[in-house]
Amino acid sequence: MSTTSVASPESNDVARSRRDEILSIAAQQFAERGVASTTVRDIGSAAGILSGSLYHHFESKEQMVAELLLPVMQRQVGHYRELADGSSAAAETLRALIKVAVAEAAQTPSETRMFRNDAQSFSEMPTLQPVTDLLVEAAKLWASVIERGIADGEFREGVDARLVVAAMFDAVLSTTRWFSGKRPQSPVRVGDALADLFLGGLLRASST
Amino acid sequence: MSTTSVASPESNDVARSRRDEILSIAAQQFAERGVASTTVRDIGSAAGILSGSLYHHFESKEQMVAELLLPVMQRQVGHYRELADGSSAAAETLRALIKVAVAEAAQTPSETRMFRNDAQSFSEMPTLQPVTDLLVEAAKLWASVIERGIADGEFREGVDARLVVAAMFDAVLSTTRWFSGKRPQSPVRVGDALADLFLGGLLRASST
Amino acid sequence: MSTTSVASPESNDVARSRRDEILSIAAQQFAERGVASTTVRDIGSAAGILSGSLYHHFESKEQMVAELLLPVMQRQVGHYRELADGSSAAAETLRALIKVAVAEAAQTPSETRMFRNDAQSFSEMPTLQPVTDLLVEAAKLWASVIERGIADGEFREGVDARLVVAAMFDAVLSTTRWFSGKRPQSPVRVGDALADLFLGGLLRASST
Amino acid sequence: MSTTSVASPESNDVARSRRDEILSIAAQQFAERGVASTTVRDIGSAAGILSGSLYHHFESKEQMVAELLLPVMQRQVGHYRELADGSSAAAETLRALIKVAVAEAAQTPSETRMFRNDAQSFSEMPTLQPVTDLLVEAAKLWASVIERGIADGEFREGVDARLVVAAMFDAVLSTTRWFSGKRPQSPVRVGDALADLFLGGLLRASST
DNA sequence: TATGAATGAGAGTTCATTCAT
DNA sequence: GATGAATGAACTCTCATTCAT
Repeated sequence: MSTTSVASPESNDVARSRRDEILSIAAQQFAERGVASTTVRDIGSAAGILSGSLYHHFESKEQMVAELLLPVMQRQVGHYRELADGSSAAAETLRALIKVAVAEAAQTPSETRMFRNDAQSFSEMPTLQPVTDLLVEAAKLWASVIERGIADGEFREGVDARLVVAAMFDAVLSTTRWFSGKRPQSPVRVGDALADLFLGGLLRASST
Repeated sequence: MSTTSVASPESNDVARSRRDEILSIAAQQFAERGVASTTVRDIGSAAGILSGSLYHHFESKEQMVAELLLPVMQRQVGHYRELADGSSAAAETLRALIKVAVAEAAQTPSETRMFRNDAQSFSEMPTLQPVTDLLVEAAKLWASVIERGIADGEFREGVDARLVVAAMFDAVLSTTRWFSGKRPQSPVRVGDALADLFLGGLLRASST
Repeated sequence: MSTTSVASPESNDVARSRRDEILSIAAQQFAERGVASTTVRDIGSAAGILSGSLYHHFESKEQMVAELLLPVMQRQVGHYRELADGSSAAAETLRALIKVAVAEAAQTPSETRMFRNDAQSFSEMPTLQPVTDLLVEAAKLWASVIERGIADGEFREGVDARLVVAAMFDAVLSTTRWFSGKRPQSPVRVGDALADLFLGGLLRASST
Repeated sequence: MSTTSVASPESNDVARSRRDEILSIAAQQFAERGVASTTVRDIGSAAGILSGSLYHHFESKEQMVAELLLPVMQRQVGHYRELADGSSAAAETLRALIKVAVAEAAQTPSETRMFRNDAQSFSEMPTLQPVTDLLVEAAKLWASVIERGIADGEFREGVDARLVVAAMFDAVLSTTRWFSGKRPQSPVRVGDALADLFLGGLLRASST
């Protein structure tokens, strides 16, 4: 049941099933109000349906969340694995990681906001264990790249890899705010700006 | 139980009232589960009291939140104003901002986690308007410092001040995780690490 | 259970909806215990339902009250307007007013008891403003008839119209007690008796 | 305990005890909001005291009600007994009953409003049984006078004594509204107006 | 597929009352 | 006499979920 449907926004070609449609509507609601504060009534009425009818499509509210987040996270970790396994220099790899992460955030803004705001409560939703596992793996992959950079002498010594990864993740998860609103920015530029910031810092290559 | 929790910054040594004690217990619960998911019954039983009895001390759950967050934010913005008004170089000022923010986060970890996780829902709590206003002011103060740095040629050109501030805020609000747990880290070191990261980046000044 | 209760005047024979059924059950409870003292649990269990399920049909307890009283009052004021606008002699008109009021009271005994007992608290229920407005209009219509009677020399001079109207309203609202119990009386007779009393008084007309 | 304190407003001479003071404050609250809707907190804060402190003076909220209403009703029934036992003509007696009832209502407006609005709920307050008994006796005394008047040929035949008594009581209990406000009226005049109305009716005696 | 009625647990809050100080 | 903290029950209302139709 969970494998047949993929609600991610990129399935845009032709026959988006009603199920997927509902799922993406739910994602928006979850993103706006938070998972806990979004009621099935909210979702139902946004989808033009009664809340009880949602249960013909999904087993539970929690399952909707899982079904939204798992594929997104799977794809992301897939990218990270490939990049982290590559042989490029650490700085180059890290820049690629940041850019792909921002690109994914831009493509799945609702899910990204859910990660940002609701990850804390995932531990209380057993169904989300696989998602949490992937989140942990993602963090490890990023950290390994940074540690490699330090070992290679590419990055400064004394850098705390875990702290840096946390800062980067937080930053990436918050980029969704730049992709909508009055002056939406290009994901590519935001990704570059973030990579520049974390790699080179604010200061001029003072080196002057 | 009462001596280990320090939540309201203004509480001086002498006679921590029962009220303050309950408040700091509530802060912990809010931090752990999120404001919306923390029930007054949770707070009551953590305080060894019936939920109804909370209303002897507080008018509502929302008021507890406001009473927790407002003084914390007020003090923080107070610091930011002073620093932003100073005449130091932008980089130096920014470093000071980051360090004081991290120090405050370390001193009020529960409230900081509430800011991190629940700020999204503040708009639905009318009582929290003043808090939201202060948050906005804080962001503006930080941004002004960055803009000054760019204008002065201290910081790289092309930097998006708002994006950078958002990244910094996110990073600061997430530092609480380092101050507890198995290997608690020193707020000073974490502050320095963060300042180094955002000012100098990961790369070796190698630029050499 | 459903066939014995007739509360909402507009209910015609065919398909009394569950909603109307619940409403008339609520009316009975409100009449017996007073609105404030009737709990939604009372209503629910009288209707063979859980209290929470009431909210599938109604937005709030207050809305139930409004939905009960407004149509009753609207119909009554409709009658009063017609009668007051008529060209009959004041005494005749007043007799008609009293009789129709008593007839309505007999048809909607629960709602009438609610008016008698709970009108005082209507001011605290914003939803009931329209009902209150109609009550005021009703009193004015009755008073205008009495004033006309005085002006025409039909009624005694020196009569305080407002005081008399208040007495009549009180009397009418209390007639419900005669329509049930061991020896239920005919609304027509009660209406006549009341009209006789207020128009002719207790004394034998002859007495002079 | 109940015999030592008399809270009725006429005890104005010198040392109104705190107890009596509180009692009369409670009476006002009860009159304004109804007994059920008046909280002990309301009473306390109107008396400048904490709600818990009320229990140093009274055993319960219900006891306060009883202590307010019983003496008022006792005195009233005392008057009614005397008048009903007298040898005056029925009409004269009835006029006296109405006038004394209105006078009492004017002297104890809060208690009178309580009778008007809360009598329905007395059955649920065991302590008020004596009050209810007196109410019943009062009604019987009035009815006996009316029946005598009919028997004597003084009053119209066919009059329903109980219905008339009910109408009179309702009217009397509602007179409190005329004794306060912008243009307070004299109790004597209101009593006369009511007696005129019920004895002579609205129509000109001339009608012949 | 959807509706509409209902469940049952639990939410925040209120309130009469108690009692140590 | 009064305070202030607490109780315990009850309140209105919400919500995820179920199920006959």
